[in-house]
Amino acid sequence: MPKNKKPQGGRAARNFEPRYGANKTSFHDRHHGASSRDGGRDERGARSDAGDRRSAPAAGGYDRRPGSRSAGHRGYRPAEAESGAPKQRWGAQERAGRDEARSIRNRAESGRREAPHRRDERPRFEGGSERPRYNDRPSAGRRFDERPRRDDLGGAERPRFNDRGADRPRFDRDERPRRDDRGGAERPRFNDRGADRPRFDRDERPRRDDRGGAERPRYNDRGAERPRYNDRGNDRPRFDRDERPRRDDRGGDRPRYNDRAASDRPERSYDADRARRAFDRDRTQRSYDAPGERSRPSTGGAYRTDRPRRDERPSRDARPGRNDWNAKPKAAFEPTDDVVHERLEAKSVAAVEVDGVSFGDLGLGSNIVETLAGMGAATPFPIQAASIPAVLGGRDVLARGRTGSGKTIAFGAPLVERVLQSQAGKRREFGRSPRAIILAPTRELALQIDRTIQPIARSVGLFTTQIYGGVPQGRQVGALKKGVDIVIGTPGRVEDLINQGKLDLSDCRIAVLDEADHMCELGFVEPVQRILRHTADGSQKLLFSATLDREVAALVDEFLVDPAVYEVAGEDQESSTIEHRVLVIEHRDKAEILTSLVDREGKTLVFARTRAYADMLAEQFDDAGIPAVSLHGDLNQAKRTRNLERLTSGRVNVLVATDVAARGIHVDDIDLVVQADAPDEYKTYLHRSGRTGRAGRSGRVVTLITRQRQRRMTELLDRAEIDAPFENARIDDDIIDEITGRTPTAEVLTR
DNA sequence: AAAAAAC
Repeated sequence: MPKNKKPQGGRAARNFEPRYGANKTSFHDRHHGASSRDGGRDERGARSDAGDRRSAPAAGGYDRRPGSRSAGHRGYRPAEAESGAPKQRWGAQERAGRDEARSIRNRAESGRREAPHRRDERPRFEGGSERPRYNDRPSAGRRFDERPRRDDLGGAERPRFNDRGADRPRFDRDERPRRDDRGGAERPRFNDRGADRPRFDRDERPRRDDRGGAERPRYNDRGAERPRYNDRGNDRPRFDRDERPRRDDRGGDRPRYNDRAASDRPERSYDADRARRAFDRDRTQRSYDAPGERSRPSTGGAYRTDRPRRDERPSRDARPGRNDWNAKPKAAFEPTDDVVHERLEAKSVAAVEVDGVSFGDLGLGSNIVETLAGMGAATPFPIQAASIPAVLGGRDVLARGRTGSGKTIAFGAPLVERVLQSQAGKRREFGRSPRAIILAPTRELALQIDRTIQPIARSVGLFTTQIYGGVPQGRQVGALKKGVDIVIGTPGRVEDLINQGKLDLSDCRIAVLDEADHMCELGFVEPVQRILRHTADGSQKLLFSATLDREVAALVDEFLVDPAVYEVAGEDQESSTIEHRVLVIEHRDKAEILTSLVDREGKTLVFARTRAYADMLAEQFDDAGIPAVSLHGDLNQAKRTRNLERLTSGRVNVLVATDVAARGIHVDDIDLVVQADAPDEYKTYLHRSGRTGRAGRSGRVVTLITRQRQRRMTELLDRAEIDAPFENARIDDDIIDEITGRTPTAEVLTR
């Protein structure tokens, strides 16, 4: 099954590593004679040259040398690598030809996965074939079936997305070729609206006023007509700290998250009578409780008849804005960085109602039920029990279930069942177009969803494929050509393939948005809308998120008909398994406190606000002897996947990530989440902290802030409905040991 | 000023 990644692949690949060491040696021998390299490089040198490039501890012997990790590693110190051998690895002559050779090689190699070792130190390939033979290359963390097939390498001439010159190792800052040497220099980078804008070379960047603001838009500023990110409406004044009334003054006009009528509202009740009022409340323009007589499957498109057609509906101006569903007066001082949307009203499902219900009772077929059991899902979680029958019934569904509550299966299993039913009696044709699509905000999440759904789909003979960016598209297109039933992907590549005519969604009857509220944020929502418009008329839509609120209104408005809205009852902090704390620290202590926080036994996920800081922290932890990797959008996809896998597999215990890892990513037993930078949005807080305490396990979240941020943090926690103690902390404080579990007091805290 | 998503 070359078209899909299998989790086992990684393990299999790792198992080959010892054998690889032998291969590598023979490779070296083959080429040694032709090498003009210093003849003093003996067998051991060659082996460490190869082995050090991999991080596998099992690889040949180098791990016995303390202090030397791998040459590709930030903590690597060459002095310890070779006894007495000169550091110089390239003769002057070789270096002269190196750059030229490299650019040729880059063009040839950029279509396939990046070789794990640094190009400029790699044993020379120039003499022989341009690339090592299959199985001859170092295979750190590589899954064989993930590698593009040979015939897919046609795309080789084209540099990979997000890959700014394959020869630029991210961490080897010192060895990075100067900018002008990089072959890729003339190609503008993604997200770079000015080819001449280097990322790191701050000093070389023209001063702000020199840049001629007129022709080059500022970051995130795409012209006046386009609202700024997070700024929904030009009429809304910008957040002005000074003008903002004190917190206690605000209560009246701005509802808290989860608060439908501020303080005068009675405790939220989950009575059945409220349940059905889902979307129609206070909103007369469109009624979602119109009789659900949409007969979608048979009369594709007919569902639009039970709602006013676009031109019959009140004009845009007459309707409340997208964020004004309930026509609540907007507070003039609302911070622009954390818009609080109304929470959707939903029918809630209590855990007790679900007791004793099986997946089979909910309407799933026996193959699927068995597969779920094999995956460890023996009985349905509440959110699954609620949404599975609704999805099987063909309804549009909005579902909110907190992080780690089993949302993927909640939409995945019934989706497979439904696709299966729609195919019943038909043969699987070659080249059939997909019947269902699942969209996720990040590639890692798309991959993870596929890992969950693929086994379910395969158990009934259906095929899935991932369509996401950062990797060559050849294999994805190949899979689509053969015929795929369920597509799982990220918006960019999906839309790209649609536009190229390589992905046809016209037969796609089910569309799922995972992390739906995030997918509705500015910048994300437009491609998502365009993609959804390509699906079959009247296709069923499923929107899932842990923080599902009215931010999804734009999509609901256009695409959903009489949706069923579900949430799980009693999902408050008391029932949560996550313990939250805020450490108020001095800024100068931050680095050291962070290091001591991650210096512990269990898996720790650290969130940083920027990519650069994430890297910096990972490096800092490494230097302190705590193996750490980073995960953010500046890494190429191979490294992203690999670094996440290193945490999953337990090869490292510390991952420093940007918010790319905030949502959806499931890694077993992360028991501490550290927020090196506090999030700006309460939703981000909820999602980040949701990386721990999954499926009922316990977890802790520690957020570091400075004194100045206390008030903002209080407000944020308020919106997230989380109570967390604020504690002053200094370096070597007992509190830190308490959190990391280094002292017996920790037992008291874990209860 | 920041993350993410295409080639």
